[in-house]
Amino acid sequence: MADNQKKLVEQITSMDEDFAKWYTDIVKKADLIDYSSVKGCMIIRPYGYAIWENIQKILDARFKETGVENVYMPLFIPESLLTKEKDHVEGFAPEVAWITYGGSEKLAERLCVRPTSETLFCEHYANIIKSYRDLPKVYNQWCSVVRWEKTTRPFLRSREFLWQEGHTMHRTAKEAEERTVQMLNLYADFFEKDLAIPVVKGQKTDKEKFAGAKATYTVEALMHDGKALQGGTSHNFGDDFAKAFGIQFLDSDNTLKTPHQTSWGVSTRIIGGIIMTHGDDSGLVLPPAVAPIQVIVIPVQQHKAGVIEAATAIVDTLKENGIRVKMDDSEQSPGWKFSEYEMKGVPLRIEIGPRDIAENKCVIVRRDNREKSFVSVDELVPAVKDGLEKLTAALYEKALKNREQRTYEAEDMEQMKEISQTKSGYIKAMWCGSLECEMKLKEECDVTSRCIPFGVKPTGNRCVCCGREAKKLVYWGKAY
RNA sequence: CGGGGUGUAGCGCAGUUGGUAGCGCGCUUGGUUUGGGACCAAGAUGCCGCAGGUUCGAAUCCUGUCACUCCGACCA
Repeated sequence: MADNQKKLVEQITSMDEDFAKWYTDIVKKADLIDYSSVKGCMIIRPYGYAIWENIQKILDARFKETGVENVYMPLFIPESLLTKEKDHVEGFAPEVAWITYGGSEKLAERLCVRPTSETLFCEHYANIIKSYRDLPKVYNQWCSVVRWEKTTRPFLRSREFLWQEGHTMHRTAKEAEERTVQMLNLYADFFEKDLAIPVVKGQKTDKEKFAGAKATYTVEALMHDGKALQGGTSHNFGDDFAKAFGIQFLDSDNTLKTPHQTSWGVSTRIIGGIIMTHGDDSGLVLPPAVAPIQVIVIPVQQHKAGVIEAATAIVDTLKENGIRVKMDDSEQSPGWKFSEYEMKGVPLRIEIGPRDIAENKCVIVRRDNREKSFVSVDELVPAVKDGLEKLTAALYEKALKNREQRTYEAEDMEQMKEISQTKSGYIKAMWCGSLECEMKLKEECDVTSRCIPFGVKPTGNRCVCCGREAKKLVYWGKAY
């Protein structure tokens, strides 16, 4: 036992000792990724990709319920197109990758590899939107984008990453705003119900908002170590892009009008969020909704008569009931398998051996707390479904508790400095709305504004920084 | 982009004053095992990150370069 414990400890770094190291250990040891020979680009391995596929499946279905249609836009954007909207190009220019040669011939105009596709969608929309009857357009694409980041980390910041980007055009400003909020709420619901990650919904300050957007809404999650992660964003562009790209439609009153635009997206970064929210010192812990394997069945003393048959029967029963289940009847020892699937974050484990078979039972073990329950094979399906639900709820509660314990309040700069230096988490503080104060907080307290939360009551009426009148409450913190 | 660390077998590492590479785990084969990372025996695996240079001789010294990683700066 002592030796086993030792080996377990050697497997990965303790998360409270070195969270960054723990994280990189997990992504490798749980077989999520491998590094490639190009800096900042990662190979997403089958187990990691399967998580993304599940995320896609759930989100895509939810999108389509709201009228979203999927499309595919080109990978390349001509420079002249990228530079049409001033704020946008200024925001992205420093991190775009350029194509300058086609074969051995130098291109007349260089092409950038899309860092995001607003400009491509706009060009296309200009061609297909003529009448109010062509609106709204609610398109989305699943693709990869490239941003030439200097510092990279698996899932959290890579040079190429997978995401979805929705781009919509609306007849009125009101309708665009409604869509922006609708998608924000959709993301929030997905995070909380499916990923078991509590989020703060709110608006980004001007400094933090998307390049070219009028307003950026965000769902913010707090990681185990108290650093914030932006989970998903929904932007209202107003009609600035539409004007820059000359998109106009003839309205029912026979006047030419400019449509209003939104965009919204989540990326493979949320896999990083899942790891850092739910993981522990034994490895990954996956929320059942996106876990590639929800139940791992481990036969014990599998060479003995009837064991494999009993395990196979369990697998078949669960499969018939829509559970993603796998049996591991490899030659490894049971103990090895226990550790392996804990590392991979499989929510439930079922052990079945001669002792259980004699009593028509099996053992169900929960990944999060290792709680064992002995269940009659006849009650297996409800027990597994119940176990998965309870685990999801427990993950959510644990993450929420972490966030609550790590949410602080500051009234003045002294408190702000004290908290930011000694704690890690959200700091609630009032803000006057000036860029100067935002910059000063960054400079002196090393915190940035995460969001102006919706539905959270003000903690005072004076700016934490300058002391002037303040109406906005801001969550401040350090972000990934 | 600045500062630190690391590149040697699939993984983790050792390699002394320069003399042509080793350990543990894993892998293969056979056998015994199996309820928390089993054991015995026999094997296989190396462009010492890459490119130059110094030298009779380089994993080792020098220069450059690439990648990973951490801390900043920048950035969704």
